Amino acid sequence: MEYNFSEIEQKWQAAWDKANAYKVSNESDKPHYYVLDMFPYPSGAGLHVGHPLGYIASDIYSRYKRQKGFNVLHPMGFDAYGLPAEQYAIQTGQHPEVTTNENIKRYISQLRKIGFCYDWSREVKTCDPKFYKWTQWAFIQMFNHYYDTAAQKAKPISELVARFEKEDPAWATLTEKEQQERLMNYRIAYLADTKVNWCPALGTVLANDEVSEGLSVRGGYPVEQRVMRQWCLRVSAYAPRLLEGLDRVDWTDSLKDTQRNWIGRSEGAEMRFEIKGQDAPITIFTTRADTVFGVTFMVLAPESEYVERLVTDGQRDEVEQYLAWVKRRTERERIADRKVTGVFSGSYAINPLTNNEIPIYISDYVLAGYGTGAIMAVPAHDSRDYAFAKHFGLPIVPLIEGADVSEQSFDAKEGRMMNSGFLNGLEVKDAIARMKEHITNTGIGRVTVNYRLRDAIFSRQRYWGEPFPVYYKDGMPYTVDEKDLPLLLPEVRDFKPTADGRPPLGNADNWTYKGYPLELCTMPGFAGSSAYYLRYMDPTNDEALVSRQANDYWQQVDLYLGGSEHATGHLIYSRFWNKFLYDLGLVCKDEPFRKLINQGMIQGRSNFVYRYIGEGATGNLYISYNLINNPEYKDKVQPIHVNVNIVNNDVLDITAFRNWMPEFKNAQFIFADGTSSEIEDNPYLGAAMPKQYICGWAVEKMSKSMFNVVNPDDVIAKYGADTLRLYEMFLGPLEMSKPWDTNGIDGVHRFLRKAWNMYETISDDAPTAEELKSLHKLIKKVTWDIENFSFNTSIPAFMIAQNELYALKCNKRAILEPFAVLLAPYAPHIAEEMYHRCNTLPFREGAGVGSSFVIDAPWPECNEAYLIEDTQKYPVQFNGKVRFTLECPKDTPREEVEKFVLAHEDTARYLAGNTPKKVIVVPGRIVNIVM
RNA sequence: GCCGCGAUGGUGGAAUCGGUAGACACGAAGGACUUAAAAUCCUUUGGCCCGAAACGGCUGUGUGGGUUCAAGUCCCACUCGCGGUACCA
Repeated sequence: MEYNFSEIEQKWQAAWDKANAYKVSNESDKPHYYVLDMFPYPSGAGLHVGHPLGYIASDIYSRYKRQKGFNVLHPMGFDAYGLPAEQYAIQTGQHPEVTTNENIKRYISQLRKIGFCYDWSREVKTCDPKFYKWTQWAFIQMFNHYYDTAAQKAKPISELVARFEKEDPAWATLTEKEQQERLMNYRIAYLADTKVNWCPALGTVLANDEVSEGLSVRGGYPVEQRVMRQWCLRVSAYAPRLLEGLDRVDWTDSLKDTQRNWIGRSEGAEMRFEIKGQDAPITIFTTRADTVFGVTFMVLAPESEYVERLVTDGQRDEVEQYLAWVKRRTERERIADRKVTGVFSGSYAINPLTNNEIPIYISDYVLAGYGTGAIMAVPAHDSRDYAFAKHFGLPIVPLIEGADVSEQSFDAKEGRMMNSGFLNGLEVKDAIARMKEHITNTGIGRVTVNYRLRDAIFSRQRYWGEPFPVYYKDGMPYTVDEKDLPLLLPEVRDFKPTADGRPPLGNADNWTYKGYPLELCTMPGFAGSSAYYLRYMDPTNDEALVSRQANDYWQQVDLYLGGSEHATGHLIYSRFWNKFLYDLGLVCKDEPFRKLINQGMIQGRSNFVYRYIGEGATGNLYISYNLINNPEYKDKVQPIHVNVNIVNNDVLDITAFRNWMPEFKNAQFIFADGTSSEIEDNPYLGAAMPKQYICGWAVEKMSKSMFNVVNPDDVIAKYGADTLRLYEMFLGPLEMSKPWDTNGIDGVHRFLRKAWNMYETISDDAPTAEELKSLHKLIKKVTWDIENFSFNTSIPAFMIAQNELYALKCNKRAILEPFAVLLAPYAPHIAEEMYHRCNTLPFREGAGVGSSFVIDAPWPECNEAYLIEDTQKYPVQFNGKVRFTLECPKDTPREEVEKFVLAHEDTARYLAGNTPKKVIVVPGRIVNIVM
């Protein structure tokens, strides 16, 4: 019986569709479970084999949960706004919506072929007005709320207005514009002049997580700092809760650590330093209050508000020159070139403890956005201050006994204090506490907590995004009435910025509301992805983002799968967004994702041919990989990427290679055997037998330019979706990054084919103990694997069980039916067909095990585990005194065990001194002692 | 620099609670079937040594120490690789 995978897969995919097997209802008596994949951005290149890794894992888990009797929500959608579609639009004039929809169509067809159990009736896409209505709606709520830090909760801005009216007599005297300006300092979505990452090549600002090493994450273009008036979200207000919430979610420690670092809580103190000759002090933030006695100068960020006040006339020219130079530098230059720069302001501060006059400098190593934008410098115990002090010849006062600061600073927070007045002799930790007490009591400062996390910049000067529901009157923003949502993205004549440099929406006709101009920026990519998981719960609701009823049923995402690259972007923003909605009483859980797993990235595995470039090279000769280190070729070959799709198990298809590109048309080879003749005479037939050219390989990023992109459609055409699914899991642990290496796929395919052959004729005979043992081992293993997301180790377990059953020639329904049920989450199509072959019941479309929706075949329980734990107890005497009970495999001869114990005197003596509860023995070695 | 993760045969990887390291698969070698090839099946496959035989010995999980009757697994120090982050005071 032939394993015709494409016939089987098409048959069942059609049957599941027809039966609506994966449609999920919000009304069910079953327990609920919500499994979510991070939805993809539909790029023009389509899916490659790396994308479905996480989807397959979540699909296995979803199917398993269904079989276990859960009502499982497992949806899919598209993060449809994004830069590539817009860049493409600028180049071609093609509307991004058109390309996006084409790409989505292609993605869906690719995903369907893999046999996922998504409820497609719940599909969302972020560029759909029915969807972005709720993105705009949430923005309006953020505009109309402020964060009450005392209550640690978002509250309506009207409450703040009422408080101002009541408590501040000046409020009533303000004009409306002045009132609005004041409220802007409190709104959760607010407009502000902020230093932003401006990317000239993309013509837009970017959030901190969209920039890496001074380059844009998308495209890798240089980014510079600019001050612009932008929409921002007050994410920083939620920093304490974002941090605290991490203790209540089931995420990996590494991801939690990444978020904790990004949020960057640090406990310290704010201190005031008086300025010589001025009334007002300046405030700094420090985590090392213990080092105040070593403060020998102070430094301001170039953008600090203090700069203007502290620059003396004598220094003004020099300072202005420096500020202009800092402003010109790009972010990239600043990172690349870390030399010490700075300028003296002319003013002096007074060290509050030593009463020394200390100079105040301005330098770009101090950041305006963190703390107060000003620092006290302790060169002896901070490497940055140290470098600065050395450069400008400033005094360095060591404060910790034994610290040698002649060559470098001593940054560690350990040791005993000296040169520090009342702190002398204290350990650093105690000194910090003591000094905090001191500054609080004397009023020099106060204990505070600082966060690194900054507000999210929410404006993008682009076309392809959600329009802000905002119009401007008298220069102040007002939100569009909720009844007028969604505010549709307008058509534009040109996707590029306007001639006078305004964002692309400036090209739209009548972009006004009630006669007032509308906002020209659009929202960033993370806007639409911040609450999409809620929309799946209730995707067609026109009255609300999600009804409270639907939210109460599904609660939150139970299992979220996606890449760790979203740790400091999407996963922060959506937690913030969710907490905001929670404050408004719209959702019942303040954390959106209960358990989160990061699947690793699938890297490419590139193949190379080696062009001979030594003496007499024609440029047409290629050396087999196994020969390139031979003396005659060593260092005389040049590796060239070759399309992995014309290489099989590292053996090049030379005909395909010659046809691949014109430059290889006349390629000649030195084959693995060291000769150049392409055929070997066949002694039997005299027929042509092609010889082997071996390619080299390397692990690289999967990309077009490396010719190492493998398309899942091709794999499915060759091996079927079930093989693809199994193989992706077989490749290695889910969380680990690994290269896509097709070399092992035959083994997995062979397993399915062999398994398939067991189902040719089904017998009703009672299973033997041996057969049951195989099955029970498998049940135990696969259950453990799925519940622990250890999918890769299930495939070998299936192979072992299958080999055992194959050897026993087992064709019994009692074994093969549960086997199919176990296999169904991994390989649903073949399992469905296997299951129906076992089943004598009348065939019902879509009602089987692969659909795992109508539970005809519940997950098998393993009640006869004794068949696996096949052990026996032996009483053993040692020296006639100490008596043990040893547990060992049933077939271990008694003499063997006793001989063993006596032969291991150390162990025996150990056992004599400790009385173990249980000792498990195998011939030759003790394997387990339970105390 | 800091934080996190990892290192096991020719390759991908297994060993789930400290208990027979190398499961399973690929590749390779040999064999059966075949006019031949493909497909399929069987055998061998970490290294070294002894041997007529082995259910024989030694060695072995990046390096060096340690804890333990027992360490791939725990502890300390280090090397290399990967990911994140970076003047965060």
